[in-house]
Amino acid sequence: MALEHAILVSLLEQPGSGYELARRFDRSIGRFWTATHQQIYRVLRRMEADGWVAAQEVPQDGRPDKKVYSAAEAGRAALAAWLREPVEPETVRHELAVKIRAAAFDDPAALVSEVERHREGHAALLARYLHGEQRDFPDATALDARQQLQHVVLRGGIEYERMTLAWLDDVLATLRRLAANRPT
Amino acid sequence: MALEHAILVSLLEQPGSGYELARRFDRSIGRFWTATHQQIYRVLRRMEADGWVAAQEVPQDGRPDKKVYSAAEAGRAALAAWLREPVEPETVRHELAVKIRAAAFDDPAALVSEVERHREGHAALLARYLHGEQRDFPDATALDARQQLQHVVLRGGIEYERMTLAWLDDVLATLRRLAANRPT
DNA sequence: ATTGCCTATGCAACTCGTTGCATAGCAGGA
DNA sequence: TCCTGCTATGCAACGAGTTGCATAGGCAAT
Repeated sequence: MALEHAILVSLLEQPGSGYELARRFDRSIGRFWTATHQQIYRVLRRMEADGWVAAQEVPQDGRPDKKVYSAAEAGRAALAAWLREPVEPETVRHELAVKIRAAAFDDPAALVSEVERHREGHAALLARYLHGEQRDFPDATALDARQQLQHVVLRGGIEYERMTLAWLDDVLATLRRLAANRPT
Repeated sequence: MALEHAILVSLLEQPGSGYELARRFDRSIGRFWTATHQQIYRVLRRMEADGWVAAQEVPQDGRPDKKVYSAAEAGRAALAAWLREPVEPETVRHELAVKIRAAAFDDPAALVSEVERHREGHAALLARYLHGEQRDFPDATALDARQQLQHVVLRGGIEYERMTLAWLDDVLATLRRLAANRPT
């Protein structure tokens, strides 16, 4: 449903092939929407059939031809219509939270290293976001509309990671406290 | 994959029928894992076949019989094994973020009411969490291990909602600033 | 009296998303 | 030289998740 729209946004920002889109979804767009190349190819074919995007074959030597897609007028209109209709609140799937509650029926100490691993991942992501912010938005007073919107989404990612790091510290303190008071 | 484990945790906390589980997933567990009754019934049947849960038919008058499930030893063991293996980082699907970036190719003002709607939803959720915290964990010094773990997960939810509210205010300010500088 | 909602389970059909594999030439390192 | 990895697309099969509908009696309100 929404993958089409994420692809449209990406193609409006910059036309590209399915492969290039897949890599963008691994990087920037993947911050708030994930997709594999399989999904992307399938949806692109459907979108082309619907006239939402236009494709142009680009022959390359030494490597396979690529189909460069760009957003068509019908796609832009579909995006505008989607913008105006309400979206449901996100459905959350937080596996780590399930594990934390599961730890009550097992040894809480067994979770510590797993939580530490997640903490490292989030710390690395925060560092990447902050670096990207420095690089792409050095002067917050000189941004056009598109950049301001990209920036506010990035700020959301940064705040999410900060919050998550603080929470994971809270979780670690709780697990360690429980492990100390439970000398198996 | 993880739905089994979420169900096991819920059944360890309290045995119940498929229907009861579905309602729990609408309430507390649904904070970090969503599931419809269809999924739950299907998975419960599989788990029963695998010996992870045991079912007992409970006849009721005036309404259909129910099957009350409880976690079996094999289920508890499977949960313990799962606790010890790493989970992948969550895959994020943030539709609102896609919309915000899409607003660059349309009228930013068209998004304001949608963002306000989301803001209200998150504010209501935060209020519910804070109320639940008051009710379930009034004295933070007198909690057993299970309650402490439930509480730390709830604190994560509270912090997430607080962060989201602050970010949505940031988004609204950005959208309004852009709308003001773009007198169509 | 009818309408609508609640308990309780389930089938069937569908879409969404993932995984494994295949092709095919080129570049770089062990 | 072989192995790995990159570009570029795609098929096939599967598993996860959603939606619509069905049954079936009870309760409460209009």
